Amino acid sequence: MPKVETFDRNQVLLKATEIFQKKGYNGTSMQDLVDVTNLNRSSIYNSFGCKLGIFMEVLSFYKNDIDQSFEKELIKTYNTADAIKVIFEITLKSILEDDDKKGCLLVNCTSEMANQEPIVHSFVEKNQDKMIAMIEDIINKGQLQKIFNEKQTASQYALYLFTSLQGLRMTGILNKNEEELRNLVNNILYILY
Amino acid sequence: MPKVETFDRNQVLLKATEIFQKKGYNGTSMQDLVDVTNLNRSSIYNSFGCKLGIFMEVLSFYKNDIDQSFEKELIKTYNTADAIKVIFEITLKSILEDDDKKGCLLVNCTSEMANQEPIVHSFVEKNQDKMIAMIEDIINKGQLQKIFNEKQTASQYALYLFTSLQGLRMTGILNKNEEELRNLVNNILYILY
DNA sequence: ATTTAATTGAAATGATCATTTCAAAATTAA
DNA sequence: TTAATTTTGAAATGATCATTTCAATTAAAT
Repeated sequence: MPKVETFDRNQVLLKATEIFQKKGYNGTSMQDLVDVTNLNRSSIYNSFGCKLGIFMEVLSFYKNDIDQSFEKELIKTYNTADAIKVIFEITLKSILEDDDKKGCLLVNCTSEMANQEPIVHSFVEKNQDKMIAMIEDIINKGQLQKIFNEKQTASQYALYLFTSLQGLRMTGILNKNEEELRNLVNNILYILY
Repeated sequence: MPKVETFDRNQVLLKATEIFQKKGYNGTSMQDLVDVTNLNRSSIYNSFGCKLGIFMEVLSFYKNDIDQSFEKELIKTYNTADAIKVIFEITLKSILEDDDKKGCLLVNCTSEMANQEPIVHSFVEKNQDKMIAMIEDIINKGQLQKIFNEKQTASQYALYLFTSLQGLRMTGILNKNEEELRNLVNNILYILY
């Protein structure tokens, strides 16, 4: 019976994520992927189909990674104010660790490919909707608890915060000044109280 | 004596801008540029040097266009509150007109190339600094006139507003709902009053 | 041990990439 | 008109692109 997949799929996806995040989709060649994954060219095609195939798996992998880190930190939070802060804290940490200015893969591919590849378009659109819905839930709870004001609906605040997160990721590509970025986050959250 | 340049350089740069904005730097080929500019391949190399050469001219062209539309609208404004609103209004208009979800060339190339091409890195960095300085000037005047509060320095508000602009451009790629985006802008500006 | 089917390596495919080359055509000042 | 010089067209360059091919190798199940 068949030989089974020997390589560590997660390890391969991690390496592929790094190179796609660094060079972008169009800037990354199959040769780049062969080099960084230490996988045979045939094995890549065998396991992922085509370049867009491995990219879509990378997108899911990257998104799951973010979801997990959110989940892990959010269950530790005692109130909704902390929950929102944690989301920005994770983003800030990710920015400060991003030494080679790669930026966020989801933001990058939204700007590079959303208008070119329908499958990427629907992926990032769905992902954005989920993210906004998650924030809206938190705001909703916070408003019920009178922690956040009700001048705007939870939905409106969610769009505002999601937009701020994307802005933060863009600004954070070139600006790694922690003090400035922390103050920026405080200013973003000011409207909620 | 020499034959002079016959083609309309601005027209060529406009066409080149459109294709770079739509497909990105790595997604645009010299053949694409030949096709959209109706210029000979040799003429492109003769006039712009190389692909990165024409791209850098496109960046300047695009940036000048934005600067001019800002200048044109800003001289009409009577107070600093309007000045800030005008900046967001121009951005909003640009988003709503962007039917094919190209996004902003400066945002796109920050995410695609700032970490790969030093010359692009320094261009967008300088451009960001100037934009933030311009916003800071407006905030400064507004604070002196007691139109904006002084809970944060003009510099801190400028970074916040610039980040919000970038976030708005990212959100505006997939979300073209004018009502939602207008409310979003109002929320962004809330902190100033 | 033999069968079975996937993995692997390495080479080949043919398209497309950015860039160069160069002779012919075009244009302008003298 | 002639001389000067650039634009133009079209082909060639050689590298790199994504993808395919296929024989050899590998590993599990019988």
